[in-house]
Amino acid sequence: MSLPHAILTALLERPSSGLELTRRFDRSIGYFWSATHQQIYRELGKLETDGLIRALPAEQPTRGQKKNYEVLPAGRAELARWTAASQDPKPHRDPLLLRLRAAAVVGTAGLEADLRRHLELHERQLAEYQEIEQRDFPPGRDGTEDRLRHLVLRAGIDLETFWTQWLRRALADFAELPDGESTRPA
Amino acid sequence: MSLPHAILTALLERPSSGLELTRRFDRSIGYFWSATHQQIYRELGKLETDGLIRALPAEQPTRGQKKNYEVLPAGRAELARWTAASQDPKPHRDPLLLRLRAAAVVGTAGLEADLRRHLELHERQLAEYQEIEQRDFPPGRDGTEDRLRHLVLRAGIDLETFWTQWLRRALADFAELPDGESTRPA
DNA sequence: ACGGTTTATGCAACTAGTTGCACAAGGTGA
DNA sequence: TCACCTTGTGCAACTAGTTGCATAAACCGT
Repeated sequence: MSLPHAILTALLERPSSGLELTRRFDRSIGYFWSATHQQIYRELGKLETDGLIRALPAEQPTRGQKKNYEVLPAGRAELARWTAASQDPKPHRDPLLLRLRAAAVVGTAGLEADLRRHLELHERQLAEYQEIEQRDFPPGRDGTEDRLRHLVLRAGIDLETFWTQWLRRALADFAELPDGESTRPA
Repeated sequence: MSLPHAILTALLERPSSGLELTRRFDRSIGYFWSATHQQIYRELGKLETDGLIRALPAEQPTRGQKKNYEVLPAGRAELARWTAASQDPKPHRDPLLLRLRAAAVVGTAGLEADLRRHLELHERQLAEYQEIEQRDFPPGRDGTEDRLRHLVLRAGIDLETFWTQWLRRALADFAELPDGESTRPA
């Protein structure tokens, strides 16, 4: 149940409208907590009725009904509570690893191309993170907030590094396999 | 939509009853695709009505109604199709990274203890994987199935290695932070 | 001034996964 | 032998997230 807290965090960083939030979830926040605009609008509604956020009065009252939300004290308190509360790590679910395991019994046909595609996607993501690191975290700055945000970015970088390396190893292994068809033909 | 395929894979490796499957999902398969017994029973029912698996006739007809399932040709075909089909990687969702980002605005109070706990959990998991590697994948063996399964295990090992290292770095960073309370008091 | 695109907000239905409980059979100890 | 525990199976309700559509205003070219 993290979506409301992701939204509270985003709104504390900067009050935003639903659409702005959606955009921010496509970038920075979405790197470790993705959400669609429908989820966001629904959750904004809930958070508002729960009294954790409120819509800022618009400057132009009627023109395009964009609403900017800000976090209320109760919302900040709830976020602090949630952040400090102990949480168990959820078990992973990775379809790609599952497919590899399935390939061990039904054959590897077709899988290699997709591994290659995933490798490309992860390489692109890694490059993007590294750009952000160079742009936003030049050596020297070390406020507490920067430190924490940099730490989160490092997790992203290291994870993508893991995936690119693992996928390269997998592809190298595939190349040595006796044959791309089926290990146990039906 | 991977649960049915996880079950098909497991049943191809060895025909099992619902409870046996549940146990296997707690160990090897569950390392990258977890499922509860309720999910498994429900899915077994679906797979049977869809004609992808069937219950093996029991030796003792009435005694305790345990049912062993095996995969039918249609099931194997479906699994092969799914394994070969291209799939986009799903966006991650990681509450721990989210909490770190939240901590950048509401303060790090309470988080450190949970980071330590997570570190311990990941260390334990890593040790477990390494044991399995030593036990099941001694140097030398290299059938196709072994190679693929070893690859999957390596992913688990490398991921846990990443987490332990990252968490250690995070804790080291926390130790240097000006103060554990709040970076921006409300 | 009209038709098409973009921006912004939102509902409803669906899918996947989780939680909580129910029930029956068989074994175990007092 | 009866209360209790464990094993095995399963339903129902709930929560979280996704997909597909609906609506309306603003902007933009012709």
